[in-house]
Amino acid sequence: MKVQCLKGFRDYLPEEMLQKNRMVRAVQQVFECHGYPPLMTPALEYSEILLGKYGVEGEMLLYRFRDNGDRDVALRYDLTVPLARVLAEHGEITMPFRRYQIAPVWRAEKPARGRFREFMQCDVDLVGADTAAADAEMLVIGSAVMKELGISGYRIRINHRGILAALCRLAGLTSAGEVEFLRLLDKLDKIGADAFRDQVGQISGIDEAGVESVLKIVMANPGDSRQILAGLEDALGSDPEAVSSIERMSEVLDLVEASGVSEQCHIDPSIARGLSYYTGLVYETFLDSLPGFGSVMSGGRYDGLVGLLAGKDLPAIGISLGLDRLFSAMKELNLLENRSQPADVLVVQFSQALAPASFAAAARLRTAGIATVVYPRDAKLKKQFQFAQKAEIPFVVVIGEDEQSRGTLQLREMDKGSQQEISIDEAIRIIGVELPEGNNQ
RNA sequence: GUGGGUGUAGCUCAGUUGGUUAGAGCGCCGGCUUGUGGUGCCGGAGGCCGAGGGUUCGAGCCCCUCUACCCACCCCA
Repeated sequence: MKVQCLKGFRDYLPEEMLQKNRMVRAVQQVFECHGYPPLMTPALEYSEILLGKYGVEGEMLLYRFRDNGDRDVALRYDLTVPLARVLAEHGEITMPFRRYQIAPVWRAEKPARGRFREFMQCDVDLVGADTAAADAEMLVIGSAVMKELGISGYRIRINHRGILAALCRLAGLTSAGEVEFLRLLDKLDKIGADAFRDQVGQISGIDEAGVESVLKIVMANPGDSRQILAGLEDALGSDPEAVSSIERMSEVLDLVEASGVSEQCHIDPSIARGLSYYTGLVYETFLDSLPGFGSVMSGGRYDGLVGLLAGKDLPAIGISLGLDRLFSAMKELNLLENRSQPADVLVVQFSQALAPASFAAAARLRTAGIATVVYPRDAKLKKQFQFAQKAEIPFVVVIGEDEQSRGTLQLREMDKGSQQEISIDEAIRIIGVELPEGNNQ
């Protein structure tokens, strides 16, 4: 037997888990700060719930099997379709409905850098409002999450399905070649205009003059979202769907600007999205320093999805942060705080006879809310101090015979190298003052 | 899934045209005496050389298969 973790899956060792938990807490805090309560759904769904929602490529990536009761089940592929199922199943839910969910999803893809078969998604969705306010709220939350995570070098690229549909029409396409056309459009900045012309030219029914018009629109890069919208208006002004999409994006920009987060939000008509359920605004987020990592946070409006399960449509929009991918990116960029364990204080065990004194002190410290570990053996003090140093525990408490008889303890601050003999109450006070905000795990 | 690359100690890697008991740095453990970390010095443990098969008197090194990882394509979070 070869002992190894399943391909595409990964272990998070304690130090990494500490870092990942910090990210989860930050995301959760931002979501709740925007008025979103949590939702939890099972990892498994009936296959028929998930089938027909992700397009043919997505469907092939489902982990699907028969359970012990011979039910046809699948691991959830995202958090959006399970949300739609909940909405369809629970008629008592009132609109507008907000929820967030931070949970793993599974896709049987070929693993690569920043891409796993099991990964944590952080989703917020707002159901029941097809408005610019709802659209903008997603971008506001997305920006807030990135800020809270300490990431500044990124851009959210925003488009609208209506623009994409209009571009397809401009290129002479009906529904037939659309998927292929949009895929190439999405790759345009990677492959370049010539390769685009070349490959798009193979789609049957394509209009070459139309393709040039599309290129002109998409390649025009004024750098400013308002100017891009103006350009789209000029070029697609005769297409009613495009006009209303442009108007919507313009309203969204108003609100994003009013929220003070327009810096990283950019209209980009070349952004397409793979999942087939999107109907309106769509967006993807790329890190400036790691563009090859792919999108770390994306989503869009999906006004038709709930209807597939509920029988009647409900407008909805959401955004999803790929936490594991972002974790990998931040690790590569050295943006994660390194701390191998959560204790702020090590209480040494001076001798076996003095272990009760150490335990008593530790109990007092913990009652005061200070994360504390006691060294598990009466090893040499040198060894115990080395442990504290390696584990980056900022304080060490020593209680030997002398301290015990005087009712005091030695409090050593590791990075300063300073030490003082004081009472436990004084120690609690000092540790409370010295510890940086949020250091407690 | 397709193409290319790489698997040698916990980690990063050396290892000469195939030739005896496979190396380094870092890390780990112990020591440099008795109540205190970071540096230094000394010592130690730890490898079926990714797995299986083949060629050869002889394979870490050559060939085949498998597997894992990395890069590109593809797609995405």
